[in-house]
Amino acid sequence: MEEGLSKSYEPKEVEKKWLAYWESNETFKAEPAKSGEPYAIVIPPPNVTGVLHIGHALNLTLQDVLCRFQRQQGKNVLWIPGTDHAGIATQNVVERQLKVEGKTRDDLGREKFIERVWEWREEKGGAILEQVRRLGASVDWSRERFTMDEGLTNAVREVFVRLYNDGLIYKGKYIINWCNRCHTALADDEVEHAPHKGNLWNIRYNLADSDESLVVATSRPETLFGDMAVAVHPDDERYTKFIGKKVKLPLTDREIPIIADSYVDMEFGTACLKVTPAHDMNDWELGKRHGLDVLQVINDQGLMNDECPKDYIGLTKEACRDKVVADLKEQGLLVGVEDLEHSVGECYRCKSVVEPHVSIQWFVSMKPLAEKARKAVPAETKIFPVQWEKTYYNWLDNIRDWCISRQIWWGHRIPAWECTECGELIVAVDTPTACTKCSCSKLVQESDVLDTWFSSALWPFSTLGWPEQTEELAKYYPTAVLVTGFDILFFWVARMMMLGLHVKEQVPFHHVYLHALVRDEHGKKMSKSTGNVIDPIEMIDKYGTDALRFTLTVFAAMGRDIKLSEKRIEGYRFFSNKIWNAARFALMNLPADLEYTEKVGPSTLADSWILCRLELLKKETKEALSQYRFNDMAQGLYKFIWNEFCDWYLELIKPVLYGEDSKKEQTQNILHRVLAETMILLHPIMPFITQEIWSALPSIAERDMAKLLYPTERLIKNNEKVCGDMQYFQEIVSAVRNIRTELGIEPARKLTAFIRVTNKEQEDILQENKHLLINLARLTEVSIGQNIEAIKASGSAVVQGSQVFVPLEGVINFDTELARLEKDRLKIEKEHTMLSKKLANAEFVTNAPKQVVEKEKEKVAELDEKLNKLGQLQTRLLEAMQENK
RNA sequence: AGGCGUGUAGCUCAGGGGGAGAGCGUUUGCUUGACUUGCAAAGGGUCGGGGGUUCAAAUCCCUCCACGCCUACCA
Repeated sequence: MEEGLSKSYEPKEVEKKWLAYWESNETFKAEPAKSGEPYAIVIPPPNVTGVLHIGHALNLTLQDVLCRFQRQQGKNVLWIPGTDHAGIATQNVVERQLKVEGKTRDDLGREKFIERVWEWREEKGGAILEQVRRLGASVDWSRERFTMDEGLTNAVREVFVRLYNDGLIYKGKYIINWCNRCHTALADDEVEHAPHKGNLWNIRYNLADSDESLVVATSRPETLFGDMAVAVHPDDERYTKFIGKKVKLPLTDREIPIIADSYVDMEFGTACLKVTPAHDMNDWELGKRHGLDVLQVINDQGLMNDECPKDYIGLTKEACRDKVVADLKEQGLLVGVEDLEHSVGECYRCKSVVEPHVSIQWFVSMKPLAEKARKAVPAETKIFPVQWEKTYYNWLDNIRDWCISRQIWWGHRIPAWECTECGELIVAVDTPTACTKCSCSKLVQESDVLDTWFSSALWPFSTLGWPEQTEELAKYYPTAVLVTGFDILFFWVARMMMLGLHVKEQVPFHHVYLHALVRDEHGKKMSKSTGNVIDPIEMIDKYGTDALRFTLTVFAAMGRDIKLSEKRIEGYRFFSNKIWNAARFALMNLPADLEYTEKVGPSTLADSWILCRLELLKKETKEALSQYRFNDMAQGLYKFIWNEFCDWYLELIKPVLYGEDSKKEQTQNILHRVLAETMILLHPIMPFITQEIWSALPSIAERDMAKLLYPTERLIKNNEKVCGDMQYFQEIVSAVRNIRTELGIEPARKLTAFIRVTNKEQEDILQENKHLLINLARLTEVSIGQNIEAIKASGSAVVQGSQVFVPLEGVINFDTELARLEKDRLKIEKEHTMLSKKLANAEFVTNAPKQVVEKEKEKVAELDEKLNKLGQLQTRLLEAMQENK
């Protein structure tokens, strides 16, 4: 660093260096035995198969901002990293690999296949963690977990057995969503609905004992063979006479009853509904209500089974549909066909059409668990932003039992065994050796595995060592906050709440922060197929991690999606560079042997002012983060650094730093303080650049920024006066700059200014900072006083009552200047009229709070004065024009 | 169909009962001893339409229009 910082910020080497530093020093290793209020976050475990996408980047950045900030607050922070085994997704990856070798999983057999998945996971799985690392996530790598590691597997078994013994897990025949391709059951929320174009066929069902008939409308004629009834609405007068009679099922000899149920929509189709309990969710419910049998006609491969007439057996459901339609037509039973656009369930993994399917599955009874989870919000767990509470309640209130078994191989195998001798079902944590009932050893384990979300639901306590009573568990559970996308509020968050409350009898986290989805710049969801993904690693390579992190943070406003484009990230790279150069400037002007001390106070208005602003920034940053207002935090820092520290403060102190004034040492001290503390405030969002700058600062005791505490708050004397004075000064500078550019005065031209101030205070401010005014407004000389004579041929302005004159004898364009003043005057006049009207309104004066009325009065007086003075300036200008003619 | 949400400058958005804001973009000017990834200045908005509450509405309420998401889905 001795040779100074490079001219522009080069993130690559800096990031590499500090990542290595933090890792080798184990900076982020949590120590449960140490003091400090616990603050724990568990990472939403990304899939082992995954690559980091921009949504992860947002998710991780926000968590990291919180963790780094909370360490600064003196909390004992633990952030646990890990990955999810992602049942179907991972199995698919390995199956695809096998396919290349011309094999299927059945060729290998279950055991070998699972070995193969583990091999894959050791080799290639978890590459995402390396990407998490590059994002700068301050996780405790020594505590990395995987949802299938030994400890978590124990936890899964333990919870399963407990729930079973509590009567909350049962095995049952049920209609579930079945994916023919993945060969597994899917939970309701693993099914995505998409609009499909189809047909609505009207089919005539003849009555068994008369010549009358009913016309039934269906979009799935192939399920006809499974029909167990025809339903009509009880109030539908067209059909009441048929209720209780029977119809002959077309293409078969079977007779089925006509039943009445108010589920039937009298407006839709023919208002006659064929009821197929085995192949439709609603029909299943309907069938249960009316005691209908369940007849499956499609098997789990999507083929027609032997319950169908023999011509149809073995056909695919699609081929069967065609044949049924053709045969009905031939028999004259097809009344009509209409186009129908309806939504059809698709597998969220492979997008194939989901088939409702009856089978034996394992379920968790949700009602008792949901009740507790509902009550805990918001009393014990608060959701941010609060509007998601409603969605959460709504889901819990309408919850259905959770189908947790999956017919795949990769996952936690259900800890249940059946005795082939006596049929006894044994559910146990440890693999049983003998039947508990008949003592034989012929036990066969349940072949299904658990839904991936089952293990995820235990994540907050299983990662802390449960069921062992670890000190981590004692210290960090319940965790502080869960940060995740709202899209998995049901999949994951609600289930963690339920299981946490049931198993640990405590909520898993005190806060839930649901962040937005990252979309592309047009608001579209990013997806590989659309080709609009922004790859975070590519962005890191191009612009640096800090720029990416800052962008994500500044856009993370509550309750709105983020529309992101590369241009924005590039824009915040400019911010990195600005910070870098500000620091570079500071370091060039701070002696390497500077003895920094807290005791040095401000010596100039600029010093006092920047300290005031810094105090405000500290307060606002803390306040923003306590409410998860990440964007406010980031924006506050941006404005302070760019618009206050760089644009004004650094410019204001240049003369002091370049000179040999007695104030120089004081100012250097203040500069050091402001820069150092600003870096600490920014560090949670931009850890790398701040750390690099920090380590270059003179007189620094602790090199590792991540170990620093938040700067203490200081009381600044007269802070309102200081800010007011500074604002006055800034407005004067701006007024002169404005005159120069608006009148098109060439930059080389030397200008002087005369300022007629209204009082001693204004005079003092300007006198004390006269040389700064000359510098910033690019003047050669300025005269300040309460009795300054007006100068006619000049550009002029009114600032808080002070009149500014910039003499422009010979170069002034009177018309331009006159127009400029007029524009200003009109604006003020408009405001003045509005305010006067308001004050003339008696109701306003009596009803509005006193302070408001007072404020308005003051304002109108100010405007009055300004109007007056602007008028004077115009008059003088007109006089000068006359004289010049 | 129900629920939630959004509509503010050309774009992306913040704000939210009493003076319309930011960033980017645009225009103009600038080798001002950190930064052209920069500096200075400017232009730009009946805060979606209508109605109501209020002394006062971009902000609260109602309604309409447009858009988005979620949940449930009609055979």
